[in-house]
Parts: sequence; structure tokens; C-alpha cells
Amino acid sequence: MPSVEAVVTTPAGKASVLLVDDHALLRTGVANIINQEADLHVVAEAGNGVEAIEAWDRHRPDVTLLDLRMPVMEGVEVVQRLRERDPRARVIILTTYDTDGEISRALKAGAKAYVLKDIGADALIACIRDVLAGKTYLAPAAAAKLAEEVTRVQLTPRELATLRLLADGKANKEIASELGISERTVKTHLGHLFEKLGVTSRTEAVKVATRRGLVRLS
Amino acid sequence: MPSVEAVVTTPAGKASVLLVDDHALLRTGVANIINQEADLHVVAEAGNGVEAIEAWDRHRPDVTLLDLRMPVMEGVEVVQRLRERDPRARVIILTTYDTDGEISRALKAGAKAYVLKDIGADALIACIRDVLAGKTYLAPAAAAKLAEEVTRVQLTPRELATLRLLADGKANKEIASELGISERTVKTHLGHLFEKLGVTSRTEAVKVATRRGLVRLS
DNA sequence: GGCCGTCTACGACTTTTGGACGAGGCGGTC
DNA sequence: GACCGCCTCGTCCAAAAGTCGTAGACGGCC
Repeated sequence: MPSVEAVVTTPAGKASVLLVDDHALLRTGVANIINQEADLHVVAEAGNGVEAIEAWDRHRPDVTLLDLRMPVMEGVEVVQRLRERDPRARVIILTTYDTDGEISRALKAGAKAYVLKDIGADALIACIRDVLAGKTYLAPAAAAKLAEEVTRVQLTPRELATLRLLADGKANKEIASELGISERTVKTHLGHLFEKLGVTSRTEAVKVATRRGLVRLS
Repeated sequence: MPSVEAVVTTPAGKASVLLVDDHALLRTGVANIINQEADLHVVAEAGNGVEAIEAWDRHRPDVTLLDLRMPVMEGVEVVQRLRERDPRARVIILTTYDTDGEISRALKAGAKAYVLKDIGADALIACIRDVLAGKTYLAPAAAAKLAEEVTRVQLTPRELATLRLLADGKANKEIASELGISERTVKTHLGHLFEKLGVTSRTEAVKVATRRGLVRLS
């Protein structure tokens, strides 16, 4: 089952790795770790999504290590774009957070693995080799979160829009105005929102929604 | 949890470094970078504050690289405890965030430098040497934030307590009960809070306070 | 002593919020 | 056609939230 791809264009038969993270320090550190392996080699690094796409086009790496939280272009979008270019692109999500929604979004977008940055060097190398061998890999914490997500609340588009404005501190009247609906309808959406989140007030809703990764406070 | 501390003997003449971060990957990476320098050497690593204190007692490192956000014991507290043990302890804060308040709190506690993880390897080495030479170092972004902090809102203890409960989604009545004061007084505190934060509603207050690092949503 | 900031507290008022009924349109599926 | 989910809107109401002004107690500071 280890389908050794012919895509390897790296010298000396080493599998090529693209490293994408907005923290230069972590990039350097991980690059060191990877380059110590005889069969792995970092061909390029990128500090944001746009650079990542460029670097990928130029180097066509066998596997890409990608942080989700980045400036300029978000990680999930990077995954999507890479897979548009080549569905065989292998992406490992390497991030600090295991927020609700992000894991499944990344996996849906086509990521092959999801690991947290508290992973050990050995485990990371093992993960890379697994992905190169065509396997997938989920950090235990990520797997647990994923299970949670399956049972997660499903918000309708309008509810989500309302929630976003709510989390921005807007009053019902303002939300109604921005969405072009009546204040009454806003209350309806809020009511459904409260029910789904299991809360009874807007402030509590913001707290729960933030914790569950449904919105991010700007 | 088993200790992640790695004990290494200090070669003579090299400055010893203690590495504290809850991300094993980053520790390994940074350790690699530091150990490539002829005059620096990582003598130990720790994954949380308690381990950090233990490791420091055992090795008495020349300098400690410390993340602020950690489980078990927070970074600022670690700084304080280390300085209680030895006021000459040199601590460099190495963190992802440049949240309001944390920079000045860390510096007040006695940290010698504050750098973000998006720093380059060279700059980090330079920072360590500066601190070893008795200098202090502030990342540009951190310096800018620090300037902001000087002009930052000063909340009274009661206002802060009210804010915390507010951010937890509590109603005025609940806040009053928990603080042992009347609901009317809660409103007074909230009014002052709104004024200081420049907002007009509780939800907005939570948003602003969160963004400015005054509270953290649990 | 006087001054200032903080914490506490009160009444009365307006606005906002949240809930409780209900109800029509619209685009799907069975 | 019937059913269902989503979005929309209405009124009425009680509770909560937010805004006025005022003021006593306490501690620190000049």
C-alpha cells in the first residue's frame, strides 16, 4: 500500500517538504528537525498563504506542513487551492488550536493529517512518513474534538449572520438594519440561536459561540 | 504527566539556557537553533511552569526562555518565582501573543526581554546574547503595544471583577449575588466600565475587553 | 483639616431584551 | 398534494439592561 509516487523531483530521492507558518522561529526549528532525517528534506518555507501557493507551484513538494492561523490567507483556503491545483497534494495541518469546526473544515478541504504543535519531534516525523505512505493521521486531541463536532449545532445562514453581528456587540436594531430585516425577525433568529447554544442571554451566547469556534471576536 | 525535562551537562564556557514552552515541537526546534551556537547551550527543557521552577533550581541557567501561556502555572508567575529565588535570574519571554497587559506584567515581574515567536533565528540568538550581556530587548511589536498599555484604561478591582463575571455571560442579578452587592451597584460599576471602554452595551464591552486582553473567555 | 478616588447604595426613568402567543411565503422532498 | 425547514413579520408583556442624579463611608495624600 505504500504507493511510492513518481512525483518526487527532489535530488537524492528525498521526499520534499514545504513548510508554512507565520512564525519564522517555528519554521526554522521544524526545518532543522526534518532535515536531520535522511529521507526528508525541506525545499521551501512560507510565512503566509499567498507565499505558500507560490512556493508550492514552484517546488511541487511531496507534502506540505501548514499552520491554519495565518495572515493574508487562511490555512483552510490554502488547502482548497492546493487541491484544486493537484488533488494528490498532501497537506498536514500543524497548528496550536483544536478549535471546533477547524478540524473538520481542514479535513473536508482535503488535509491528510491534523496535529497540534505540542507534538514531539519523533511523532511529527512519523506523521510525515505516514502521510507520504498515503495514510492519514489525527492527533488524539483532534480526534476527540472531531467527535464533538459531529454532534455540533447546525446554524442556518441567517442565524450565523445574526450571531456574527451579535458577537460584534451590535444591538438588535442595528442587526436588523444591517441584515435588512425587521427587529422582530432578529429576535426570532436570536431565539433559535439561544436554544441551539443552550443559553438565555446574548452575552452568554457570545461566550459559548466563541468557545465553540462558531465566531471569532475581531 | 511524566516530566519532559531533558537533562544535559553544561560544557565549560558555554552559557546555559533553560527552555520553557508547552509545545514540544517548538522546544526541540529552538533547542536545535541555540545548540548550533558555539557559546550557547540548552541545559534543560520544561513543558509547564512547575517543571520550569524545578529545572531552574536544578540547573541555575544563565538565561531562561519562557512562554507566557502554559498549563499548570502561568508564565508571569514563573517569572516572579524565579526572581524571588534569585533576583539576577534572566528571563526572556518568548510568546505568540502581544496582548495588552501581558507585556508590562511580564516586564514588571522582572523579565529582561519580550519577543514574539515570529522572530527569526538570528534575531533570537542576538536577543539571548544581549540579555546575557545585561541588556534588555523588546520586539518592535511588543514595544508598540507597551506604548499602548501606558495609556491603557485602569480598572478598579471591583470593575474588573464585574467585567469578569460579565464576560462569563452572567446577568446583573447574578453578578450582584456573586459579589455580595446590590444590583444597582453592579449597574454603577458597569456604567464606569462602559465609559472606560468606550462602549454602550455589555456585549460590546465583552468584545472590547477581550480584544484588549482585559479578560479571557474561558 | 481638606481633597480625591473608590466602593457602596438609592429612586426613577427609558430603552432593550427575551419570550409567548400566532402566521404567511417559499423552496425543497416524499 | 402534503410536509418540512427556513425566513419573515406582528403584537403584547415582563424582565433586564442602561441612564439620569445624589450621597455616605473609607482610606490615602497634601
